[in-house]
Amino acid sequence: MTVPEKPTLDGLEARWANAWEASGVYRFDRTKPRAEVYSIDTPPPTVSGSLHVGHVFSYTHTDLIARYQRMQGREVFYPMGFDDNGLPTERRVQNYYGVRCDPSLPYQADFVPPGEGGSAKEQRPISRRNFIELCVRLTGEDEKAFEGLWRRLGLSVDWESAYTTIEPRSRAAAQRAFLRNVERGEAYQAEAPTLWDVTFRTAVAQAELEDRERPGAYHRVAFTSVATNEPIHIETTRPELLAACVALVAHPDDERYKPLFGTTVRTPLFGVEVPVHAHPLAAPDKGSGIAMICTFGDLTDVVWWRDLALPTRAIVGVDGRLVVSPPDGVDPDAYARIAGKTVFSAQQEVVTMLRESGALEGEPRPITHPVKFFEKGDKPLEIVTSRQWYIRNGGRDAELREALQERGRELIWHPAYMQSRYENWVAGLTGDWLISRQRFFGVPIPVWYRLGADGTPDYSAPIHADDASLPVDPSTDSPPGYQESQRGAPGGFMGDPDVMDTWATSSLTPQIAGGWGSDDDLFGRVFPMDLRPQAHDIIRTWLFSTVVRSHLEHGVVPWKHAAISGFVVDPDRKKMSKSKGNVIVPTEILETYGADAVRWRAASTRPGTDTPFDEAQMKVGRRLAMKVLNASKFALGLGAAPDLAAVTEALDRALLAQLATVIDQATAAFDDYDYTRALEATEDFFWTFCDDYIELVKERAYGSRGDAVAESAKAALGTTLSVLLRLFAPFLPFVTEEVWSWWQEGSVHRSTWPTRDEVAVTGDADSGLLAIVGVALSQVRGAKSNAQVSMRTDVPQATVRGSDADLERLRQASDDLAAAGRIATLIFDEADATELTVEVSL
RNA sequence: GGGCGAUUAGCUCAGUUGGUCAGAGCGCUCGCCUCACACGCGAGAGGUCACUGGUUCAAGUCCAGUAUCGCCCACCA
Repeated sequence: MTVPEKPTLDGLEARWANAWEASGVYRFDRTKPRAEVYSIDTPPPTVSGSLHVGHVFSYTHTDLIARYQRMQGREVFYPMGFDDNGLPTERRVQNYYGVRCDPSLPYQADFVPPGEGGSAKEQRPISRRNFIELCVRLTGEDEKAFEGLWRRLGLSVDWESAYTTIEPRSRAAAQRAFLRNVERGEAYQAEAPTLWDVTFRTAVAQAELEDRERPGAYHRVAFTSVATNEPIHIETTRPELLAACVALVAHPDDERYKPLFGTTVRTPLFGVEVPVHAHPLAAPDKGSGIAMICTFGDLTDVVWWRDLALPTRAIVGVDGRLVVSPPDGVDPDAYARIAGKTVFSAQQEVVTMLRESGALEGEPRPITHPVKFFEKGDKPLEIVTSRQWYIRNGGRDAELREALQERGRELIWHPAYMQSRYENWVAGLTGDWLISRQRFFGVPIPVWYRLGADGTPDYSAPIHADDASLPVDPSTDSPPGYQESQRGAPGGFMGDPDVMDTWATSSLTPQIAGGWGSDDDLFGRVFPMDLRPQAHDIIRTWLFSTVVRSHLEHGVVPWKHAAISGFVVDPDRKKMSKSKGNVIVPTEILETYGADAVRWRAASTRPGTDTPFDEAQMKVGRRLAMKVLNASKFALGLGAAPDLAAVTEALDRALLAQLATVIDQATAAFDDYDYTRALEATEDFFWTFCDDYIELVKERAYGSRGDAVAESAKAALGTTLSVLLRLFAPFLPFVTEEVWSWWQEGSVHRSTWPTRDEVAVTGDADSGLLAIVGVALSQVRGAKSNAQVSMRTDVPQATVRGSDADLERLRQASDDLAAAGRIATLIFDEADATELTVEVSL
């Protein structure tokens, strides 16, 4: 046994992180059968810059469970992934290196990016391959930094199982799953109105939307009845779409407009004759009660357009500008004034034109209204018609929807109420999952299209990649049965130019990490997984999409448990975000307080609950870690050594009886994924152990009253220390490992989780005794505190009063109490008093 | 508008089936260099448990309603 003279927290992280890596203590043993495995579908963090304290907290929560399960004897499959494909990386690469992707350019082997570190003002166009190389380079650097932070934090992941979502096996898994979806009819392509981000020039999915409050204005515009020449006023916030108007619509019961249903009106400025329809979605109390339907101003327009079978008169292009030539029937001279303009400029021009023509009634009334944005975008979404791939998710199919709801019910949610988020989301789906993206750094859609003799592609029968060839890139690989020379040639082929949404890959993390299709032996040992840990904001995206893929591919729910973490919010309870500038970076915090302290703080946050960041709390965690170090050193210095048979004294037996309860509580709490409660139970006991028990028995342990009673104290100290270190091990992996190494073999993290049998002394034990003695001791301390004297001041005499029952119990520890209080004469007053008091003469 | 959650000491939060449940930590005050720890120890002060009704012998604890806050979703002419 080697106990340091002056134990310190400094340097523990580096030392033990290295030792764990060297010994492979967290390495997954893949020979274990499924029943002995506990598998975790770790969230792969998005690699786009840096992590914040919220990440640190939620990943700690997962690690707590992993460590507990490992100590319970389960072989823990705990991989780490990095989500590096997708838009965040592209955007970061564009800014970091000052480039942008232009797929029409050729590859430059010796390309050197114009800038590094985000200083470049202009973005230089480069080929897709060059662009992807830069993406891989930058994410590779970020991933190293992430791994360093995770090691520093003490995550017990098996780094040999690490994966990224852009690496070949991830691409292969994503393409394989996709092709199998296509073959079963679960994925399909369709030409349809699609939410479109004009900055990124890509389609986006329902799950990626968010509303933002934006200023706008109601414009009251006069249409003209074709039959009567009477004006009909509509109100619109998007007058620039007037040329795209295909109908007017009012509620079927709206008396004001009933006479108009079935008639036609003429649009101002552009002179198009459009019908007036009735539809229940039209709200009589909004605007003038009659609305213009454009292709397309918002999602309601899409519903009307579809339900009423209206023609299409699209004018907004993929670049967010109005298309050059007007749709059929639109007055070309009027349209010429807005052709090619941005939506913003077009609106100004149309308002001017309306004013000139007198069709604008009154002035625009400014309002603020919610507008749909791509969550990563900066401009409002437009709706553009395009050909896209979809995966069925129940949004258009009640039966599938119900099946997916049922999968959600099979999951055990922690906390349970989070299930309603899932239920709500699935119930509110309005369409299938759009997975194609018109981007570059992602998993390519693994299909090609035959070109006809005239060079036009045949989308009806895509050529699928062979399973054995995956992953493929249709933009550079040629399809089975074709030569590369036939690319783009009449009678040849073209590759699908799109990549998949990042969630189309992320939704397969259990399959990717588990080796589906590439390592079926492993997959059989880890899937379905035991745990999906994640934050509550991505239930609608990541959790749901993963359930969809698993349901479609395997017919099962992909995990048994879902443990949902809350956020770390700023002190004003605002969500942390880069744009608000309130992000707390974890590196400094870890540096200042140490990983165990930060983990302690994370563990103090109950599952699912948001918590405000409070740096002062970190000190408390650090103090706990220090206390573990010092108390252990002291206990071991007293000669602590586990030996149940030697525990004879009532107070010592009481300690172990109380400890048995703590073990039960901590175990039950962990089994229920409530790590906070497990920590509380352990910590409460630990402080009592330090402040009261050790103080009470140290004189005795020194041998002041003979060997027999000293041995009892040392045995109780040893047993308790061993149990406490293991109860704390998931929370404070560094300090507990350090102390464990002083006097035990092996790693505490592969030791067994304590059981009440370990502390079960034979015969009676009074689990409440320590608390009673603690009250008495506190009275003695109070007297000294009142007198403003040192705690080691000698007390000539003290008199204890209380109920007969309490006194009877206290007598069993009277020598320890007298020793701890430095009381020369301890008198028990036999008068049966109700309250336990100690009268101290100083 | 729908759903979920929250409202207990200055702050952050426990109070699991109604009866020592009015608690903890931080902060604050006062004291103590006690031979493990001054990165410490001890002792204190602090609350009409959001509000209004109701059930009950008994309600932070159950029921109904109100208010405020947060999150998710819907609407968004």
